[in-house]
Amino acid sequence: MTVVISDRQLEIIEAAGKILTASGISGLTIKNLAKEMKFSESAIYRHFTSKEEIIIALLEYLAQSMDERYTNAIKSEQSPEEKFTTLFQNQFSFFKKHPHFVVAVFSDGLMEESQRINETILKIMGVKMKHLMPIILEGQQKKVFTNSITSDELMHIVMGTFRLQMFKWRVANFQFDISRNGDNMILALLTLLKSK
Amino acid sequence: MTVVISDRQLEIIEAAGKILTASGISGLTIKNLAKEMKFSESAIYRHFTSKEEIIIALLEYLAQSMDERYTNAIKSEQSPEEKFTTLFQNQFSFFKKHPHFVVAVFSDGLMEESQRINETILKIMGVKMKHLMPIILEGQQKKVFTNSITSDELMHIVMGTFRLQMFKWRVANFQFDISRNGDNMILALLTLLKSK
DNA sequence: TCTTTGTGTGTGAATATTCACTTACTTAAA
DNA sequence: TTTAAGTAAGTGAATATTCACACACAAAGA
Repeated sequence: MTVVISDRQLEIIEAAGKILTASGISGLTIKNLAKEMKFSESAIYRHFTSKEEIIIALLEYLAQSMDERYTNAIKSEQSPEEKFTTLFQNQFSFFKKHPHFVVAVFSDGLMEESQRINETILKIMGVKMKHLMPIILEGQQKKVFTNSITSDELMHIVMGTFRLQMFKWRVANFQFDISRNGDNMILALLTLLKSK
Repeated sequence: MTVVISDRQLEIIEAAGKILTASGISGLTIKNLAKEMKFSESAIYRHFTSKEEIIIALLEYLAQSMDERYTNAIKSEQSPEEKFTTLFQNQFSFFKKHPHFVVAVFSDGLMEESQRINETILKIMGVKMKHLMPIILEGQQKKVFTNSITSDELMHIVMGTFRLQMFKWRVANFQFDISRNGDNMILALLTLLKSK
């Protein structure tokens, strides 16, 4: 599963991320990428065959590192509430460090460009859900999360709440502290989810 | 507040919507717009000074008609739960009839293009919240909605859940019945919001 | 009742700019 | 001497916008 990537390719991916943060999808051109890398446009094509490949590499890289982070963050001895909190805090602190990925993942401008990009973005959502679902199920089983609605519905509500938080952060140009706001969101969600 | 719009301008706005549905933001070019209108590209500029103005007119038109719809739909004798349900069913059936507006409102590709477009999209979100907030407050006051979290937090969760629903619908290319899925979502949300 | 003048709405061609990508070349290290 | 990694200078296609011009129609003056 793990895709091998050269050092140079990683540099380009990071440059792409930097551009995304600064000027969004529309700013992500080969020209800007070359400028950021401090070499010519044609040099980009020594490392990637097309722009689409760059975007996909970026997204794959994100999916992979997210998966690893989640796996390492969550300890099996934790309670469902703790796992839930850990998962989100982990994600908030990750995006705080790499705000450009917010633009990448939550941008539908990107999704239009190609079917493959579309699928890769959905894959990232899938990674998150893959880690979240067992937590919700365990919580419901142990009756610390409500069983009044299905786990899928719970998942939907949680994911939607999270995504909107990211959206607001992005619209606000990353000006507020996402960790702090995120903690509030986690608390509110947990309060609501707690079994009645 | 009401912006006056000519018949021709309205036709163009509708053509723009049609294109959005069929081919998304990237398909919304003056060329395609002219083709859809069955006249030349330059003729477009007889009715709008720029492409930006067309998009803004489209969004303003949407905001306006949404506001009217909400105002008419919600009756003061209804219970908070009924109002809540009415509001969302109203919105789902609207988007079912005009799927292209989903692309317009939930597209950040669009938001990047200009600050004014950005603001107009946020304004649409604001219209929704303007009608939703009193319902939530009333529900909390009457203790049919939970008071364990703040009304702002409730609002956030509800809006996020709704937006994700729209996102999924769009990604699925409007293939499933948004009214039916929406009803489930409303029920799940209401169950969760109900006072403990 | 002609004729002039103005206006709204269309056309086709041309504009400058941007885009992703290509080709032919150089350079330097292995 | 082969090869990886860079560059300069292009390509064609697409973009929004502007230009001079044309046609239909209406009001107003002769």
